This record gives sequence, C-alpha cells and structure tokens, in this order.
Amino acid sequence: MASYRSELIQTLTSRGFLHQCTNLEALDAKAAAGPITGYIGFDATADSLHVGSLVQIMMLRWMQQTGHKPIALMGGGTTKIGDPSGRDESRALLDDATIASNIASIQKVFDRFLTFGDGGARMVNNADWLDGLQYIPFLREIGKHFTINRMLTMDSVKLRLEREQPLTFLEFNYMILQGYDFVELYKRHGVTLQLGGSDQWGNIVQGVDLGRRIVEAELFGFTCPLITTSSGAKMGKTAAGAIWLKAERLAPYDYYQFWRNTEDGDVARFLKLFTVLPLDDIARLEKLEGAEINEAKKVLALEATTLLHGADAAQDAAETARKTFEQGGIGGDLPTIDIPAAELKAGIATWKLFHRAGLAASGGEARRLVQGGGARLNDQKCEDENAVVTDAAVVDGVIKLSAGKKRHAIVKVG
RNA sequence: GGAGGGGUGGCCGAGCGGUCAAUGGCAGCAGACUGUAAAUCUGCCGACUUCACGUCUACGAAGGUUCGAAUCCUUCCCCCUCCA
Repeated sequence: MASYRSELIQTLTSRGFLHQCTNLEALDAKAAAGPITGYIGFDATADSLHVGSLVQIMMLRWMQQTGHKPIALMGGGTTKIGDPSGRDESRALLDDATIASNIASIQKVFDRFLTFGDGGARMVNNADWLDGLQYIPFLREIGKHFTINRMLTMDSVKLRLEREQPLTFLEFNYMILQGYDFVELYKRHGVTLQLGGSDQWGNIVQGVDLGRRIVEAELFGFTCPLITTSSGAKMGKTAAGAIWLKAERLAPYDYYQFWRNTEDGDVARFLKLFTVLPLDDIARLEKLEGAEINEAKKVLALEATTLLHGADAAQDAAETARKTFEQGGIGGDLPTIDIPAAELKAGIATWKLFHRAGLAASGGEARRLVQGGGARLNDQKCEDENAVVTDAAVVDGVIKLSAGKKRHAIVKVG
C-alpha cells in the first residue's frame, strides 16, 4: 500500500475506506498542509440512521480524529426531493415537521461519534439555503453550468432510463442541488471535501465541477466502497429487521449480536471500517482461523457496540451473549416480558407464551414454530404447542424461552 | 388526442370460470450439519381460532353476470410503449 503524507488519507486508505477520489495526491498534500473541512450528506427520511450509514459516519469520525473538521449535512431540503440513485421508484415525500424531528433524532447518533461545538464538528441543514431558493435566479446562476447531455450520462439517471423506469423532473434536479450544496458549504464554511458512498460519485463530481466554474476553487470528492457481506448480501438485515443506530429502535444487545454474527470473510474488513482498533491489533486478529475467528468476532462486536452505545452497554451485551450462548444460561439483556403470577398459575398454552414473548409475530406463527421443532422452554424442546405452561416451569423466578438458537426471551413472574 | 400492453401475496413473476390462500424464484423463519460463520439439504412462510379438506380477508377500485370469478362484462383510477 502506498504511503501518504497526511494522517487523514493514510488512515482512510489503509483502513479500506477509499473507493474513488477526484485527486488523491492533491487532497493528500492539502490535508498534510493544514486542517480541511469535509462533509457528508445524510437523508432525513427516518428518525434514525442504520448501519448502512455507519461507514460514512466513521469517515467523519476519522476526519476529526486526524485533526480536520467534519460537517454532517442533513438533507432537510433534499429529502423533500429524494435521491434517485440506486432505486427504481420514487420515494414518498415527507413534510417539514417530520423531517425536522428526524433531524433532531439523528443528531443524537452523531453525538456518539463526533465532538460538536467550537471548532469541532458541526451539523448543518441544507434546507437553510434550499428552501429560500428562487427558481429563475437559480436557473440563471447554477442551472447554466449543467448540461443535460452530461446529466444523462450519470449512472443514477442512465440506469433509470435503461430500465424504463420513470424518473421525474423533481428527482432529476437532485444532483444539481447536491452540487449546489457543495458550493454553498464552501462559501459558508470553507468546505473543500465531500465524502460519500460510491453511489454518490456522480453527484459529488457535479459539485466539484460546479465549484471550479463558479467559485474557482478546487474541491475534492472521496467515496468509499459500497459495503456488502462477502456472500454478496446488502449489509444491515437481520432477524430483527434493519440495524438501527438508535437504542430505542434496536437494543444494544441486538446490535452486539449483529456484529457477533458477521460472516467469516468480513471480519477483518469490518474491524478496519467499523472499529477504531489499531491496524496492528487487527492484523493479529486477522490471522485467526476456523473456530478461533469467533474471538475476532467478539472483539468486533464489543468495539463496534462500545462506539455506538458506550462501554457499559457493550459490556452488558457481551456478558449477556456469553451467558446465553457459552453457558446456555440467561443474560440480563435478553428481552423480557412480565406475566402475573396468578395468570401463570392458571396456566398458559405454550404457543400463546411464545407469541406474547415476541418470539412469534402471530399465534399461528408461534404454533408453527413449535411444530417445526424450533421452540424451547428452559432449553427443553417443546413438542406440543397446546401444552399448558404453569408456574411449575418457573426456575429462579423466570422462564427462558428460545426460538431457534439465537433468539431468546425471558418471562418474569410478577 | 389515437393505438396497444399492464396493475396478483415483502419483492419478482405464473395463473386466465370451479380442486386457488393462488405454480415458481428471491427474501424471511425453523431443523440438520457447524464455530452464535458461510455453503448445502429439509420443513414453514395471509390472519384467526376448537389446527381441521374450518372461518375471515386477499389478486388496482366499485358494480354486474354466474350455483361458483384472480380469471367473463361494465365503469373508474393508476402505470408503460408507440403514434400525433
């Protein structure tokens, strides 16, 4: 691997963040010469980001760690349009109030990774300049720098057209606005670098070009690879659904388990991207083989969870996982439901119990779970979904329910 | 405005008067094998209940024909392609 003068570029490249860069040598020189300001745009379509955004967040984090200024740009304005990149269908448009509350909520996730405040990271909202835009002046000042010819060659547009999927004029404008964002951030905050996922390349380059034309500045673009698992699946799906970065949406224990269950082939790559462990340590973990890879996965899970939820929550999650999986016991972080003692004394059908514990979405699903042999009560396989469970099953005040090997729940009698 | 094609379960995509809750693929869940991995094989995969060839809801929407419709007819909504 080539060596770079700036700590920033050295770090990003050696940890696997580089996919494409508009001018890596010049950017490296500039970053070595002094602090630069870079940004990444984020959607405000949900009240939390998920792991799909984590690579980007980590890039901002490394910027700050290596002495530069990161800006998280919330797409309060562009969210009203919807990026056509990578999708065949237009997105639902959100109203202002929803977008505002989403942004407030997402801010809390960034607080985990970045230090905001004087001279530190900042969060800005492009609605600040997009909302007040005047159509005709905008067309005259910005629109004249974009050619339709060029825009039609952009992958995001080309793919849509090739697949004969409609692309509205509204969405067609997205790349112009994103380019405009870059220039506006340059003017307002001296931003000279935009980072993003590889799918943002086209949009980023438009901004770099626009900057050269209207403010005569050399702006830089830097993209990271699209993160997929080594078996080719998009990252971020699991039993519980999307992997959210917000504890209210996904418990720290489940977040830990997500990383704990990483595929073998991804462990080293993920350690570099999603933890802040020194590369030397990662190199050691990388050498593990066979079942020993599990040790590396535990490190990955612990480190990643610590970054997001803090050391205490991560330790608790790790401890729960250890008790549950390595000792077949019960960990404190497992999902828990309360059942009144009197109700349990009267008896509850097995399938109902699994349904109530949240291990099955419906009564029928709970029955099928038992019939399929996937249900266990206190680690004993349940044979009959109609069998009645009473307080006789209570051990140390609780009943442990399991659906498959990985999903467990605790019934507390109270 | 004219001509043609189409809207089916989370997605893709068959079905074109009954035996259709609807073939198949993907995704998901579970079992076996393992290392809380991958791959592979097997089962499940609308909801509800007294788990059964039972009830309900479903094939863009609303009506109609029929003993019976996702399948036929009418009207409406939406999408795509070509022509003007």
